[in-house]
Amino acid sequence: MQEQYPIRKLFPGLEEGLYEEMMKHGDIREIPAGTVMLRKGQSIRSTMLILQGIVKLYQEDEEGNEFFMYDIEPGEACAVSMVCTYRQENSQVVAKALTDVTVLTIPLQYMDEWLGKYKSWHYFVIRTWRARYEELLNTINEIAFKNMDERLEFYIKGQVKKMGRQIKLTHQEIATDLNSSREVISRLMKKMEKNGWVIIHRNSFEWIKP
Amino acid sequence: MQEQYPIRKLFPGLEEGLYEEMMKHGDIREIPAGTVMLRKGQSIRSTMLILQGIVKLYQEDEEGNEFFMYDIEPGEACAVSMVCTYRQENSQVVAKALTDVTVLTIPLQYMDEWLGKYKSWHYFVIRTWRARYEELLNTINEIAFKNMDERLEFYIKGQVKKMGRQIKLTHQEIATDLNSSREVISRLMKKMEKNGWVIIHRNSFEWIKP
DNA sequence: GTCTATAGGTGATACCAGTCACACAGAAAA
DNA sequence: TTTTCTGTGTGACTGGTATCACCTATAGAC
Repeated sequence: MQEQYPIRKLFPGLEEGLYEEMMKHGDIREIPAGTVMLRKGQSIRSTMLILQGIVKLYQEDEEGNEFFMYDIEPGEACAVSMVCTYRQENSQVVAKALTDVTVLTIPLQYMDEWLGKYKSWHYFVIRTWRARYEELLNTINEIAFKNMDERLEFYIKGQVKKMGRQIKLTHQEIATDLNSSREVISRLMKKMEKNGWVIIHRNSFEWIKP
Repeated sequence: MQEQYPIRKLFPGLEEGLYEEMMKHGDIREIPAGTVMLRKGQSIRSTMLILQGIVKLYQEDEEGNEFFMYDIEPGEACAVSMVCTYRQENSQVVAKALTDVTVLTIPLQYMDEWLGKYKSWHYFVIRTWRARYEELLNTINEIAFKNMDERLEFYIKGQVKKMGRQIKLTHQEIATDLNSSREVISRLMKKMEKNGWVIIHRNSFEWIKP
């Protein structure tokens, strides 16, 4: 691996030997925006660390409805791809490249070998699982206890945090992520605009509310 | 620790030295039914492995509404209690002893030490996180895509799997777990009874449908 | 500038689920 | 037995959100 990505900054706190192994054995892959990186039920033979771009994880049901779970960003890893025991998956998780994405792919054998050699790797793996678990916990909180308007606000705030206040999403895209319908999102957005929380443009909007 | 619990059978596949350390350093605790074992926001200083009984995990929102996540059974561990990095928790998770429970408590220092010494311990920890992650995934699937009748059926089937076909739960308790209301559950149960899926008694019911 | 495709707006309606009110039933206590 | 308590059954109503129908606005192509 060429030293072109700042993996020490992206994944801080790992052991020096581990960085070297990552660079030696890791495989850099460029993935164009829109690619489905992980299909539901697919068995995984490697671990992916994100170097660049954003990967979106969502669930899909039998009828093709989607439900947004969370995004993975540079410096994070795909928990779902960190398999340690083989199991026939029936989890309906799909990972899709939201932008052009660069990943560092770690073959399963090293993933395993490093567990014995590098304590920091171990912590990294657990930290990843834990972080994802907590994201799901939050998600459950939202859909179990909150109404659509609160969920929409939560969703937009999440986007703002990652993409800035200028969000390029259509109402239809948001509706898909929240497993709602365009009309509902349109109405709620309009209401938010009336409250001065947001300015709506075509294809995008700007979040004002702090 | 006295050799009175079959930890080798409950937690199979671990290293012999690890079993010995678990018995040496682990602390057995008996917890009466109904005890709240883990309150939301509580910081955790030990890991709990379940030896006996059932622990229920649920979320709680600001207004005191509950939402059932999953049960932990003998041979499993409480993922939430497996902290490795200290972080101020705001996860609203509550763990409650559903029956009288016996746990093996592992002080955090060993939890950490064993990671370096025993590969099987490492796998156990990751397996635990992964399993819980998947339970949450299923839960999201249910609430995101399904109606109350389907969710109720899913819930009951989960109970049947753990407790057998004779379920001792009131409609109110089910409603609380699903964050619904008693009347709704009563109506749906009645419909299921008409379909011959279930026989309703007072305080309990019997699940017929396979 | 006009056309066309796509995004967004809005009323009408339907439906599921939550809430209120109250009746009833069975078990336990008096 | 009678009372009381708790669990269940059910009609009426309400509110949130999904769906349908159709309209308007805007960007980009022609």
